[in-house]
Amino acid sequence: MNRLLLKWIGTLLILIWFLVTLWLHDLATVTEPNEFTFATVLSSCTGTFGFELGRQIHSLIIKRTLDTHIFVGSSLLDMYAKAGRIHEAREVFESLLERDVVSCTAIISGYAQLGLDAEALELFRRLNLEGMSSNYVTYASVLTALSGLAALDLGKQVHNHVLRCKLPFYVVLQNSLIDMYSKCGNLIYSRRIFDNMPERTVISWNAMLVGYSKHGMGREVVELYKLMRNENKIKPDSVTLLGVLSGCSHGGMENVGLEIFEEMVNGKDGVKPDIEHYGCVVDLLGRAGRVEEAFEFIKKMPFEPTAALWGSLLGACKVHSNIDIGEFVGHRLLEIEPENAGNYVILSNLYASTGRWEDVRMVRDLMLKKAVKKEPGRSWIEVDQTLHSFHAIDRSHPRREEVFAKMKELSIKFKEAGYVPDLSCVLHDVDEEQKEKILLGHSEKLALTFGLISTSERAPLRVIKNLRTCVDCHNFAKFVSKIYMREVYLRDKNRFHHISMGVCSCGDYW
DNA sequence: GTAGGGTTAG
Repeated sequence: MNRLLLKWIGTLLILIWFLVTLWLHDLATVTEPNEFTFATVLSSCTGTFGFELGRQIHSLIIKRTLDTHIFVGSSLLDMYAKAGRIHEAREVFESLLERDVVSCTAIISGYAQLGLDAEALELFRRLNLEGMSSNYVTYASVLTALSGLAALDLGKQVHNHVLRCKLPFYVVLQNSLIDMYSKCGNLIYSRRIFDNMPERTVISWNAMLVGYSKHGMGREVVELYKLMRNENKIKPDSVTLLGVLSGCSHGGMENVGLEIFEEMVNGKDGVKPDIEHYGCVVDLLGRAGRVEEAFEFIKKMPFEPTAALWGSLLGACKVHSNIDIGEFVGHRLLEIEPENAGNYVILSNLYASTGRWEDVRMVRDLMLKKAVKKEPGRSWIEVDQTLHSFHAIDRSHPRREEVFAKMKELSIKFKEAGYVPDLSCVLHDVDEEQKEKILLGHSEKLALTFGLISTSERAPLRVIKNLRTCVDCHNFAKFVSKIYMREVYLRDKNRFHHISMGVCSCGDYW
């Protein structure tokens, strides 16, 4: 309710401001608003309502044939990109009569911010060939795309390049480099950059804290946060506390996390907790096995629980096999977020783990009835600066025959060492043998296997998955690390799993 | 960021 009100007020303010700007320009020039006026106004058209306004302005611009001006063009395409209308943004970009570094950066960052990282990278390459120039903003956007792809080698290339060019606003680039290295699984590099920064912003601290958090390094998160408080130069913000709290949760520091939250409530950190911080507490309690407490906590919160928040409690119910609360929460989730396939999967797995096969079938039927589409699972691995992407039961990779042959070998070898396929990870109604086949075809297993046959012995394997990884693949990765003496870095949708000698940094809770 | 593009986010 409040949010809606705020949105309306925001739109109203933009409108008023637009009119005032027009009026002021009329006074100043005694003629019409010029292209700069439109550019300024367009850049404030964000959010749903802003987008509608932006579209109105677009048609106004077309009527006045002002859209040929580069400033208007870049703000226009940025407005579309920020509204998630990347095709419209691209259309505007392609129709520009001239291009400069800002308009090129705007379209690249548009793709990157929507998570279309491969498209962003490809466009950057193409525009480079066509002779575009780049500056620090361009590289920051490219680094965002590389972080998303976990393209470590390419990221290093960009790093070398920006060092050679001695670009201005290096702190911004260093922030993106910290983030890039951490998302590519190389925290040592992140920390090295962080330690050598002559100056830091709150984003530098946040990027480093979030890096530790995603890697499950709770102690480092708390230590770094203490350092930040002791230095007392940069004030923590809402993102800082999110990083710290989720870091405590991922890193097994439940009690420290709860203390810090308590301090937030008492106003010590100068950041008031909002719904997402409450979400972290649910996660903290859930992880510690305090599922009932987490449930009570949600009931007493000063916020309406979001789907993400229920989802986190459902995850805890699954791990700690709390069927009573899990069932309640699961059905609640299916009500408020019926389109999210993940919810059906976790609820079904919860039923499966307690042997309630009738209910498993019920959930699966519900899923079919509502025609919920599961985002196809995809994993990739970087070998020799090339990203190799795999879909489940992939038949498209040029070395697929080798991959499948190796997979068969691994399956036999791992079973001898104690690997038991977790068939509850398969939702399809097929026989056991078929289930095992589906399970072995999971994309992260294909990527891991490809990594094993295409990298040198003992080289670490860095695999990225677009969804949350399943219990069985997690287990499979443990066997890879143990039997082949490989460090495995598995980055899933939420966080990192650093698996070494059969033990994962996540402590099997994710 | 000086009329347009940027870095952190359960």
